[in-house]
Amino acid sequence: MRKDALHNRERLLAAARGLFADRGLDVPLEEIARTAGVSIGTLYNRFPTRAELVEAVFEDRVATVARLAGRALEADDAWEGFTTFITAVCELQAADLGYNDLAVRGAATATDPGYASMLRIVERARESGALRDDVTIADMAFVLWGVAATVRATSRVAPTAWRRHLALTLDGLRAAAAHPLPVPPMSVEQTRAALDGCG
Amino acid sequence: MRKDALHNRERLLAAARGLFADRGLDVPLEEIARTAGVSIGTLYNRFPTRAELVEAVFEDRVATVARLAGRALEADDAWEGFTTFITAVCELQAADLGYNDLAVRGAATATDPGYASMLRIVERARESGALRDDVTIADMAFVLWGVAATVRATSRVAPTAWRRHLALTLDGLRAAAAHPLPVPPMSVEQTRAALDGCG
DNA sequence: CCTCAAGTTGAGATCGACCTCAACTTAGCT
DNA sequence: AGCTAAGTTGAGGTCGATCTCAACTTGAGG
Repeated sequence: MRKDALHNRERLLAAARGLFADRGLDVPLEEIARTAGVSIGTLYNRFPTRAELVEAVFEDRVATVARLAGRALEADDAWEGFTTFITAVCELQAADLGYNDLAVRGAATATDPGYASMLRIVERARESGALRDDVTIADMAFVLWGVAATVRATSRVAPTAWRRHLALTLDGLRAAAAHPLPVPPMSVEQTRAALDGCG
Repeated sequence: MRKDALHNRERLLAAARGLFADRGLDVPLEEIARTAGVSIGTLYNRFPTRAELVEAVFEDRVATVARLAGRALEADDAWEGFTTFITAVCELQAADLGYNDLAVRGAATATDPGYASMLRIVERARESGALRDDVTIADMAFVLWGVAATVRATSRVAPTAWRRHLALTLDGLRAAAAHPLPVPPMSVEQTRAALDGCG
């Protein structure tokens, strides 16, 4: 790859990162190219589809989430590990509307590598007795979808309101709060289908 | 209004009702006209803007919600009144993707007439001691946004999953579950801005 | 300095949705 | 039956976004 091509690639990624963060994943490609100071043709050269651009922009988040998950498992208190992990993921969502879109729409790909560690975080919190024992990892999708929706609705107007939503939600996940649930958890297939079904 | 005009109006409303319910508020107007067996020009005659069509389609929901609210206030148990009201509103959301969109995007208009009764339902549940005393009516938006997001993600794949999400959320609203919240509730202006900000 | 593969460019084709309006049709009155 | 205001029609203009490609420019090896 020629050095000017690499340079343009970086400029495009930087522009996309910024615009995605501010306005979500639906920013016009023309605008990304313009912001990067590059023609639309070049954008298509580097990233033939929007999905490839999105993937390149958010590549690093996978590692970030893995690191957060690692930290959560090291926490002394299982419940604290659980909540700080969920909170951290929500912080990522709140700081970047693009990541928020991604978490809602194409979460299957985005969360796949973190799935195993997330499972362990949930198991550990449940075994500690702090997390209610009738929830499964599939229920975490509710938390993320819910907070993501609040972030989208409030980010311009009450940028920390989602923390309140999250706190209320987490209180509902404590073992002490448990009341019988009306329907069984989603199956793995259902969760997967829901996650990439709405992209 | 001439009788054929009225007839076409009904056909358009019926078509819109069906398509909105299945696919949300963004269905192309052309498709609604086609489904109604009427030309696009006629649709624009009857409903100059999409918003007017949407309003006409969902006009009845206002009364429905008011009726549900009335029933909630008559319930012997304040907590039960509260939960059955919220559940009923979520059922409306789950049964109709268009109403779901409306609840998320233009909720300001949609919920305005029900606001007063909703306030009373919340107050009553709080005073009864069942609803935690650090939540306000503004927090109800979190519940509705959250469940709406789950409905959208799962409606095709796990159509009752939202009931589980709602149950978990309601458990977090019980007085017994209360743990300190990190940020104050949204102000009335913030809530209003958030509600019609994302339309 | 020359060459050419690699890379860039941007005008324009394409697409789907929105919206208009002049020509046509018809309900309903007398 | 005839008139007219009310209503319908759909081809076509507009708009914003996606995507292509033939002509041009440039980095880098010889």
